[in-house]
Order: sequence, then C-alpha cells, then structure tokens
Amino acid sequence: MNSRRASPPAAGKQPETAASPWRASRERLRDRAVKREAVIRAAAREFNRKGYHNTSLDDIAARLEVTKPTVYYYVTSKEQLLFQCFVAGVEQIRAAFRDVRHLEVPARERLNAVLRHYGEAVASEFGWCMVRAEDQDLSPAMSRHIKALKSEIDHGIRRLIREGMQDGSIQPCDPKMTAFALAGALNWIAHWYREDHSLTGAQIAAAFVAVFEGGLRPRAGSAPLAVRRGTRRRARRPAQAVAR
Amino acid sequence: MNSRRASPPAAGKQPETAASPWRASRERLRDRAVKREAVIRAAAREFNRKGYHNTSLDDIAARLEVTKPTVYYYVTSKEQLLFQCFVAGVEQIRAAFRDVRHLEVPARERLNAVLRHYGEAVASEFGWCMVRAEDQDLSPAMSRHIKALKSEIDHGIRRLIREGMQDGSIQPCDPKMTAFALAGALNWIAHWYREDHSLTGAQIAAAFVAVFEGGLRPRAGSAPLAVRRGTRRRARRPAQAVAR
DNA sequence: TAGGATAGCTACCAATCAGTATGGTCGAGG
DNA sequence: CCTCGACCATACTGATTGGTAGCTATCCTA
Repeated sequence: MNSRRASPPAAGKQPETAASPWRASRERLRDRAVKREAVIRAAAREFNRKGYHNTSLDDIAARLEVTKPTVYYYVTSKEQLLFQCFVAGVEQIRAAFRDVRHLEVPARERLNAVLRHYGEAVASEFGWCMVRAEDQDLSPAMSRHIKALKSEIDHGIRRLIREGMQDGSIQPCDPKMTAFALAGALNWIAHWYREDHSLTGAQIAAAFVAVFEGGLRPRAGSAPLAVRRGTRRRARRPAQAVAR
Repeated sequence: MNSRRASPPAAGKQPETAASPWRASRERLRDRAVKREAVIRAAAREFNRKGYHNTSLDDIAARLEVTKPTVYYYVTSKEQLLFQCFVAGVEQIRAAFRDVRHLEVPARERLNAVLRHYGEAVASEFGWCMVRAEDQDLSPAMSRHIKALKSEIDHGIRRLIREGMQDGSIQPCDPKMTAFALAGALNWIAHWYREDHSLTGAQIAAAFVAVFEGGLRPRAGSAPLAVRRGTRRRARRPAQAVAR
C-alpha cells in the first residue's frame, strides 16, 4: 500500500500554503514520494474542510495547481486517497503505543501517554480522515483493512486498562466501555477542533486526560486542583461540543 | 418546518419493518402527518445504514415501497430530510434538560441524568443523523440553525458543570473542555452502536456516566487491589472503539 | 541524436442522482 | 355522474464527477 514512505507525513506542521512541489520545473524530477505525499496531504486538508463527498478530485488538483489526471498519476482512486490519509493518522497512534511499551511506569501513566498522543493525532491535519473514514464509503477490502487497524488500537487501549486494574493504578471498571468512552471523547476532537483552535492538540489532550483521570465527583483531599474559583460568565462563543 | 407533529417520533422502538403507511390503497387518505413521519424515519434508517451521501432518495422511496416524487410530496429536499432527522434526535436531548431543570438534587446528579438521556438519544435511530449532520452538507441557513441547537445543548452541559462546581458536587475543572469530553464520548456511541448491540442505549449511557463520575484513578477507599504483574492475555474480540 | 521513461495536460465518457414536468387514479362532495 | 383536489407514478433533465484515452513536453541515457 504505502510503499516508499519517505518520511512520516509529519502532521501538525501545516505550513499553510505549503508551496506545491510543482511550479519550478527545475525540481520536477525531485522525488516522486514527496509529491505523492503532497497529494495526500492536500486531500486530507480538503476532506477536513469540506468532507469526503463534497470534495472532488478537481478540487484537490486545483489546490495543488495541477489537473486531475496528475493526481491520478500518484494515486489510483479517490478511495485510496482517503485510505492513505487514514493510515497516516493511525500510524501516529500506533507509534504512541510502541513508545510506551517499554516504559516502567504504572499502566495508567502509560495509558495517559497514549491518550495524549492519540488526542494530538486526532487534532492533526489527518485527524478528520482517521476518525471519519467510513466503511460505507470504501470497498469491502479497504473497509476490512481499516477496521482491523481501528480494532488494534481499541484493544491496545483495553489492554492498558486491564493492566492498570491489575497493577492497581486504575479503578476497577469495564474495559470495553471505558475504552469506548475514552476513544470517543478523543475522536470527537476532530469534529470541533477545526473551528476552535484556541488550544493546541496537546493542550486539549492533556485537559481530557485530566478529566478522565480524576472524574467529576470531588475527591477526598483534592480541593485545589488548579482552576481558580469565580465561575466565568458564559463567554457566549460560537464554539460548541455537541457535534462538530 | 415540522408543523403538525402528531406525536414525537418515539425513537427507540424501531419495529424494524414498520409497515409503511402506504401499501393498501384503501388507507391512502389516512393522515398526512403520519406518512411524513414515516418518510423521515425511513430516511433516518437509511442514513444510519449507508450514510447521507450514499443514500439516494430512490433508496428511501424504495424502502417505503413508493417512488421518489412521493417522497418529495412530503418533503421539500434531501437536505430538509436530514435536518428533520437531526431535529428529531436533538429534541430528545432538549427534553432531558427540561426534565431535570426542576429537580432538587446536586448539579452533578442532574448532569448525570441529562447524560443518560443524551446517550440513549444517540443510540436511538435518529442518533446518527443528530450526531453526523454535517454543516458541510447543508445550506448556510440550516447549518446555522443546527449549530444553534448544538450550541444550546453544549452550553447546557457547561452550565450544569459550573453549577456543580459551585455546589461542590463536581470537581473543579474546565467546563468547556469537560463538556467537550463528555459530549464527545456520548456522540461517538452513534458510530459503533449500530454494529454492537450487546447493550441497550441506557446501559451504555449508565456505564459511561460511571466512568465520568469516578475517573480512572483509584479512589481512596475503593480499591483494595494491590496486584501482581503478569499482563493478562488480550481477549481478541471483534468489536472496536476507535471509530465506528 | 535517437529512444525511452517520466510527468503532465486537454478533452472526453459514463454513471449517478437531486429534483421536476406531466399526467393518471381514486375518493368525496355536489 | 361529474368535477375537484389530494396523492402518486412514469419519464425526463441538468449538473456533477470519478475516471480514462491519448497527446505533449522534458530529461536521462546510450
């Protein structure tokens, strides 16, 4: 599938106008891989802005100052484009699991680390594609592939939860439902983050982890947990959480 | 818009094959409102199964054993169809807020009650439409309308959180981020519930509320588990949470 | 300099689908 | 029995869009 990945897409940067690798015919033969990545990245941005179905390949091509057949020169179908975006996002999360595997800390802390990376990935430019890649839009084969990847991550979270329950760092709970709740909250970031960039992905992830960890019910000896009193007047901002 | 709503769509039932009010030309003149609702409900089911863009109005019509112009006889556009499904779902949540308004219990418990209803609504047949109604797919006017409704719910949750912080029933936290986390987790139910009906909507909502309340970190008096190492074998089940 | 590979473009096709024009059918009121 | 209007079907359009055929231009190599 994604053979020859020169470098992981390095989400999070988003140089905004990311000078398309064409233009200067001088560097035309540069490297096929970097162009391919530019295509995928451009697709991710457009999907993020307008959704998969509302984005035509002409749109993506225009964004790169190229024509549609050129896009097809680097990608075999629109479906594959979505799939590649998905993989780029998921890969960041898989990396997070690998990173914490060897840490010698309680499972809850390993889980927190994964969740933080998870949140950052969802807030990245590939987040939308990763979270919203619908099997309804994909061929059965790709759908299976995607489900397998998602399932892997899900079970990774569940495993950390179980380990935490065993080493005493996590409250006894239902691993499946808890994993669903955690992943759901983080996935949803992709829906509203685009319109509300008041925090970075890392800050959001950290805030979420704090909520998950402590829970809503006040703890015995933990009054001064950050946050000054003085309930802010509701700010009347456009942001919302219910959806998008 | 939805004038003459005979009875609230009563989600949750889903008589599955909900005998379309057509069929026997005998009852043709029955009641316009019930037919209109049947159209909306059928649309919700199809959207839920295949997604908005992968569902044609011919599909919906076929499901009702009718033709497309008939659908247009009860609805002005596909967009409006989605909008009506959205409203049907959101109305359940608004009702939940109204219900708890007068309860004389700590804000945390009122919040929990709302979240439980919220979760049930998302798991209902209108859940998908409510959660996935993309402003990208809608005209600016309807998009604004939907955002307003979503925002209303979001701020309702935030308000309950603030009230809970004031009456001491909720741990000090950032109301905005906490509301996002809660709503996100619940919204995400719509993604996977369709494939995993092992629990009812109410059970899921209850499980989630339990997680939110207690948090992951063990509480003082509640976890006598000290614990050996020995990572449990992973269970290898098909379900997943990451998305869908 | 011929030949091949790379890379991109113009022009087109075929399919899908939201939405409509038009006309038919059936029950009700006169 | 006859018209009126509610209701629904047949058959069409117009626009979009994923994808392709085939030509062209540039560079590398021999």
